[in-house]
Amino acid sequence: MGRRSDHSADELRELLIACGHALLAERGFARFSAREAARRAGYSVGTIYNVFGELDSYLIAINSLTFRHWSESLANALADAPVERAARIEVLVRAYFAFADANRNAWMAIYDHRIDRTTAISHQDEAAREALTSIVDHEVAAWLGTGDDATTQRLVRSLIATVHGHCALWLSGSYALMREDDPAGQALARVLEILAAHRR
Amino acid sequence: MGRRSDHSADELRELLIACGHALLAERGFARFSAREAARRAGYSVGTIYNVFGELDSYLIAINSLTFRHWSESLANALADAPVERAARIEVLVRAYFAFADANRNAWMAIYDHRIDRTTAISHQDEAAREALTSIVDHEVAAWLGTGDDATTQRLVRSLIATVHGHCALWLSGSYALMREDDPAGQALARVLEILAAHRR
DNA sequence: CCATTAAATTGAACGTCGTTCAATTAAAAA
DNA sequence: TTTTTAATTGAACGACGTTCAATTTAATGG
Repeated sequence: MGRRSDHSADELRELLIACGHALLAERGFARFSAREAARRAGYSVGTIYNVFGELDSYLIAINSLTFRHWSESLANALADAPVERAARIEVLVRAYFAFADANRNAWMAIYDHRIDRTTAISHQDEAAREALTSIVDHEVAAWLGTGDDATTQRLVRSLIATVHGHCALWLSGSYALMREDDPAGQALARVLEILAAHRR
Repeated sequence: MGRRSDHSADELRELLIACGHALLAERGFARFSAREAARRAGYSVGTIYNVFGELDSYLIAINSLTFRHWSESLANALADAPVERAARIEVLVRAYFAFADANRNAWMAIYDHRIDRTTAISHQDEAAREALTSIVDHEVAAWLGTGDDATTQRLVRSLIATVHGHCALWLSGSYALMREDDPAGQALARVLEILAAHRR
């Protein structure tokens, strides 16, 4: 034992999330193991249940970390992007795919983990998930020249679903089976067609 | 034992698939158990490995049955649909969502099961999966007034990905979290916008 | 009809998993 | 220093996927 003074409660929580995230990225959701994650953190299984209560909460915390990395990745890409609007939309879609591609297991795990509606999601984690949407909100609102209103947000969700569909089928191998070699390009083309229909 | 003369090899195969499909629909992918499926068929675990070789092959067979039901469902909906093209596209998208909604666990399991690229997929099963695409191919080609050529097929895959994204986020609960109550309507709107951009 | 061969079916065995919780250990308080 | 509080452990349980020697049934040959 003896780790008790090595980490504060918060540190321990973050350590477990970091180790779990690394394991998830390495093995994928189907072969993830809480036991192994705890082992790598230098603790035993029970500690995970002490800290997170139930396994679902642990997985939510891990996936929320992926969301944070993802948002960060999109924000960085946009920071370096040109000011021209269509170009920024392209940067956004490409960055979306690039992150998913570079973090396949972690990205897919977000959708592999089905959350029971009874399982609570912390404020911070909810915010981490919504940050991504608001990045897109902002960019699309700028493109449309409208405010960031309810109508725009509804369209944004639909655009995200559009891109998500291409990305998910691609990484799951289904799209490959359909012999498409530029799914990001296809997603982008659809997004631009949709946006054109909504301009003005 | 004693079941040996109750079923031929083919009958046994189909019995196991039927029981497995029912169990999958009932429990969902995460809580599916080959042991339990065999139990319900009146056989023991080993039989599944005799018949299918590996668990992945069994799951592929089960999911292919879902694909067959799904295609059937779409074909039936189209058979009753009006001849007007836009109306038929709507019927198609709505039927897509309706099937997924009515068979949530089975539908999601199609995408939950990640197939190793080494795992072989039988001709029949492959055909069952492609049948769905060709139904959409046919309808979209009719809408566009083009032939069922390579360009159309590429667009069709992209349209399927678009609808898939809406449906997947909806059923996984992500879209609900985003407070959209008519995801099928949104998907349909996007499909029509995309098709309009591609019309002549 | 019986003896032999071939094939199908079983289920115990193994390692791993999620989950629980009494026992243990360390830190904090008295 | 002793007592109290809190954190950490890991054995125990049932279930899982997977394997495979043993068993049971069907098919074959005389």
